[in-house]
Order: sequence, then C-alpha cells, then structure tokens
Amino acid sequence: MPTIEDVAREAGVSASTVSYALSGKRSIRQDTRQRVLDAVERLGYLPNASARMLAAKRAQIMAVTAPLHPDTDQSAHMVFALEVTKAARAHGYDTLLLVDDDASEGMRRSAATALADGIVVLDVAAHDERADLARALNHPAVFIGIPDRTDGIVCVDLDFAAAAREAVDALVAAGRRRIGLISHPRTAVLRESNFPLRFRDAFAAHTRELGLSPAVAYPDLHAADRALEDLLAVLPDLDGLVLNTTEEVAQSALDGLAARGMTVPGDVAVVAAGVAFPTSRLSITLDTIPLDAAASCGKAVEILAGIVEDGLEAPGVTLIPPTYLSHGSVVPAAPRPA
Amino acid sequence: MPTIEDVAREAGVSASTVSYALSGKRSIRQDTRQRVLDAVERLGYLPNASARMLAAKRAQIMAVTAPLHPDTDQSAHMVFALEVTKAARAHGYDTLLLVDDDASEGMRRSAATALADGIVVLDVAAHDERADLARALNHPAVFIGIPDRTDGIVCVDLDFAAAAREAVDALVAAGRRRIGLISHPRTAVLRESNFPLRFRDAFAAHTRELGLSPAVAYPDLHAADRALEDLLAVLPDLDGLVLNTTEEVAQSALDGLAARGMTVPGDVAVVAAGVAFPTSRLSITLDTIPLDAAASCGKAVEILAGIVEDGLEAPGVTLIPPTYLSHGSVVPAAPRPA
DNA sequence: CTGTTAGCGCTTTCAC
DNA sequence: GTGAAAGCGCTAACAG
Repeated sequence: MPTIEDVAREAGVSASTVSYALSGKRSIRQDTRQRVLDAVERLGYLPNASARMLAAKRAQIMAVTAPLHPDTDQSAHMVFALEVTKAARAHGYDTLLLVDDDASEGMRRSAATALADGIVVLDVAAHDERADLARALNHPAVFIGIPDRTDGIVCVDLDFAAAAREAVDALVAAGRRRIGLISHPRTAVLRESNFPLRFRDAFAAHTRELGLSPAVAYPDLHAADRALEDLLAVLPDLDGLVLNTTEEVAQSALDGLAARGMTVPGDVAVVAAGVAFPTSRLSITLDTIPLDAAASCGKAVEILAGIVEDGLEAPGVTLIPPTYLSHGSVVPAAPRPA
Repeated sequence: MPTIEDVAREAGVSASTVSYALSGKRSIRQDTRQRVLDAVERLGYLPNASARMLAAKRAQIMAVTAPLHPDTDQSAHMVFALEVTKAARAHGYDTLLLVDDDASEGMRRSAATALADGIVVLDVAAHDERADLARALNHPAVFIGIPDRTDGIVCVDLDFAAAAREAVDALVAAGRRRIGLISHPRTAVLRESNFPLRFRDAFAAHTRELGLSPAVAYPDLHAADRALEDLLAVLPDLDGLVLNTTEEVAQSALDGLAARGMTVPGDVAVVAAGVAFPTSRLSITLDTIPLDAAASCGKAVEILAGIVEDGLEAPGVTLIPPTYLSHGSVVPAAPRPA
C-alpha cells in the first residue's frame, strides 16, 4: 500500500501538501493540487485509517448497539442497523456492530478505546441501562426510541402520539365514530420501549376529546382474536379500527373480522399505525402510518454527525412527524340502515 | 482517557513493560505485572484503538459485506451479519458492516485503508464480482456461500448435497419411495447463490442411485400450489416430500397437502432441508436439516482469524456437515390398502 | 526481567 | 502558497 510520502514524492511536493490537497483544509494552487490528485490516482492511494484516526482523533466510525435479549426478534433490529449503516455512509462514516451480551460493555469499550466517534443505540427499553451509561460516558450517543428518563440524553423516534391522533382523525373524517384500538400485548406495553404506551395514551386522550368513547384492547402474543372480542363487547357496532401491532397480530385481526362477516373497509375502516411492517403483505393492504426505519435512523445519524463534527448541542428528544399512506382501507361509512 | 504512559507512571515502570504485561508477549515478574494490572484497574485504562492498530498493523476488526440488491430480503442476511459479529467477538474482533451499493467499493476501501484485517462475504451469488475482487485484493476474505469459480478464494457453506441425501435417506428409511422435491423458483435457481442447484442435483442423483424416479418441481415466488400439482402429476401416490424452499413456500406446500386431504406424516412424510427458517413456525413442525447461520458464520470467522493471525493457508471450500433434527413429520408409512 | 528508542502513517502547528 | 517537524499512543526491536 502506498503511503502519503509515496504520493508526495510522486507529485514532487511535501507530505503536508498532499494532506491539505486531499482534505481541502487550506488553499492549494490549482496546478499543485492537480499534480497531487494525479499522483493519488496513479498510485491508488487511500489514507491508512488507523494513522488518520490517531492523528486526527476522529475515527469516522459510528458504533451501533443492539442488545440481544433472547426473546426479541433479531431481524427486526437488524433492519435498523442496516439503515443506520446506510445513513452513516452517506455522512462518511462506517459502522461497527456491537452485540455484546452485556449491552453496556460494547458501548464502554468503543468509547474508551476511541474506536468509534459516537454510538447509535437501538431497541431502547423503558428502563435502559444504556441511558445511564450514556449520561456517564461523555461520548456522543443518540438513542432511537425513548426511555423513561430522557434528561441528559439525545433521542429520536416516530411521534407515536401524533400518529395515533392522525389515525383517529382519518377514521373520524370517514364518518367512523365507534373506533377501537388493538395495541400490543399487556406484557409488552409495560416491559418494552414505551412507544406502545405513548400511542395508547394519545389514542385514548384524542378519542375522548372528540367525544368518542375510547376502546382499547390488548392482543395475545400472536393472535388478535380475544382482543377483537373485547373490543366488540364494548363497541358492538365497531366501524373503525386502529392497529398498533405486529404484522402477525394485524393479520390475525383481519382474519377475525372476516370470520365475523365484517367487511373492510365497508363495515370497518382499518388503519395500521406506528407499525414496522408494510401492510402490502397483509390479506388486505391497509392504510398505514409506518414506523419508518430509514427516517428515524437517518435523523439519528444526522444528529450524531452534527455532535461529533460541530460539537452541536444535543437537541434532546426529536420526534419524527408521522406520514399517512392511503391504500383504500378507510372510506366513508355507508349510510346505516334505519 | 489515560494513556499507556499514565499507567506506566502510576505503576512505576516503563511503557513497554505495561504493553508487555498486558499482551503477555514476554515474561514479566509476577509482582511487577500485578502492579501494572492494579494501575490499569485504578485508571480504567483501555489502549487506544487507532494507536494500537497503527503500531501493531492489526485492527482486530473484521468487515462484513452484504450487498443490497433491492429484491432480496434484507433481514435474512442481517441474521448472518449478526452471527458473524457474535463469532468475531468471541475471537476478539469487532465487525464493520459494509453495505455500499457498489458491493466492491466497501471491500476495496476496507482493504486499502487497513480498516479491517479481513472480510466476511455474505449472500454470495453464483457469479459474484466480489470473488474476482478477492482474488485480486490480497486481503484475507472468507465467503459464506459458494460461487461458480472457487479457485483462489476461501468458502464456507452448508453441505447442501449431503443435506439432500440425508433428507432422502430419512424418507426412504421410513419406507417412502415416491419422493418429490420442491426446490426454489426457477429464476432463483439460476440467478442466485448456487446452493439450490447443488441441492437439487444431489437429490436427483441420490434418488436415482436408490432406484427411485426423481421428481423435482419449482414453486412460484410465494406459492407452492402449482409445484405440488406438478409433483402429483408425476407421482400421483406421493408419500415423501423434501422442501428446499422459503418459509412462505413451505407453509404453502403444507396448505396444499391439507387442501388435497393428504395428511402429514400419515400420507406424506415431509422434511425441510437446507432451509433458513425454524420449522416450528409452520402449521406442522417438520423434520429439518437447518441452514444454520451460527454454524457457517462461526466456521468462517474461525478460518478468517486463522488466516489473519497465523497466516494459515486457506482451506479452499469448507462444507459444514448437515444436522438432521427430528420433529415427527417423518414416520414409517402405514401399510397400504391392498 | 526491564528500559530506551525508533517507528507505524497521518494531521497540524509553526515557520517561511 | 508550501515545507519541515512535532506529535497522536501504541508496539517491538534493540540494548542491557
């Protein structure tokens, strides 16, 4: 591998000139710069990463930490890791995947060894030990997801509350007034990231504001049938349904409606909101407010790069505005038979 | 962050003694070593990664490349990336995720900048430009999957041919003799990684060896119904079925059997072989010979670490022996009605 | 068994 | 506008 000295010799300049010609950190006469660039081209020179890191005190690497709790579906988080990687590349960073069993160990190591310039934290739980670590570590970190305590840390997430309100508004605009929500399993609502809570609470508050009676049901781990039953007990003439669930439960809910002879969107208008899957894979393509990994990760990386490069002060909690995608599963209610 | 000099001062020794005490690369008196370790502990010292890389010419980082062709399911590859990361950590390496749109660019960059000590190549296609690159690059690389030309490169993969034979043998041992294979879609068999071919050819050869008439069918992208039809046209009294398919197609095949009133394993014994999903998620838990990401990735990392650390000569193609997992979907055939 | 020293290849003052 | 030189923090000869 050629070094910067090789390039300097080839171009007939000094090493520092090569460095400056490549970084643009000071002005170089046009023709000398060209001689340097030609030499770089001819030799196929790329600066040695570790030497550059050592001298510049910048690794151009972001770490990504995704804890491996055994119950969770790994491939879901990995999509986020992928999106972080794509976004990071666009900012000139590579990404290091940290999956230590002890979630904190990798963070601590990458900070202490200066292996990475900053950390993107995935799959954030309500009580996340990595939040405390981030407060202590004095190393740039951005969380995708929102833990209970957000003081002293930087978070990015979809605005689940706004998503809930938009979903309700869409149904109300279509003349639906008996609107139910199928949320996440009770256990998950408590234990995991707090987005199911944020969604549910906003749903309840907003429906109440609109003079509707809020109906929320919690599915089992894989099936929505019981939840649907619960909803119909409260709202026998259900005509609007919001799904903030996994793909499996969403499909199960659609199956449940079909089994009861209820058509979508004729009898029940349905929208899937704050969900990580494309509704095109369901038996009926639903209107949706997606939990867009690319959007969250892109924003997180942008913020992290800002902190690393310009020492920008942390913007606290950044909520990504929801986007409503219509697919025909919400249409005006048919006039009711008298 | 404390440096090695800080530790040396704190322990009352020289920097090199600290280095050697930590690396164990030369013998150190027990009590001095202890003084060093105490100082390290007290200061919370971790060696700066870039300085270490630069001096040792070793990054302790493996790159992982997974090309992003848009049609492929990303989360599937990401599971492999995860397994590589876990295995690499066990060998003392971190992993850098490379997802450049141009698959080669990341490989070239990580090699030329010495950012990584070696590369694990995922999602290998039959004609993979990264194979040529690896031959040219003079940088350790291990492929998970087997391209057409394997000269000059190192590959690891499940022994799909052996898996096919074992699947057939299990069915034959259960008295089944009218055995069909549902393979991958025709287009995939040609375009992708060549494992569908290896599996299919071994299936055909082995059934023929056993005096059976080989029956192979190719599903559509998401459904197996037509393939099942094709199989039944050739083997109307089908009593054994091998599935080398995606999860979706496997489920579709089971649905197709049920729809035709054929029971599993009573009428048809079924085994899913060389598949990347756990059969427990299917409507019937099938006997399976899994394509075990952890096994392949573990082996690949082990080989790569050997090349990097000991300059071990590359072992060419390494095939992972298949493992047969019984779940009750292959039982002896019922005596046929006369 | 331990210390001194010379780099590793780059960035960035400082000097012209 | 360019060059010389001093590190960045570590490892690994080289000397005792």
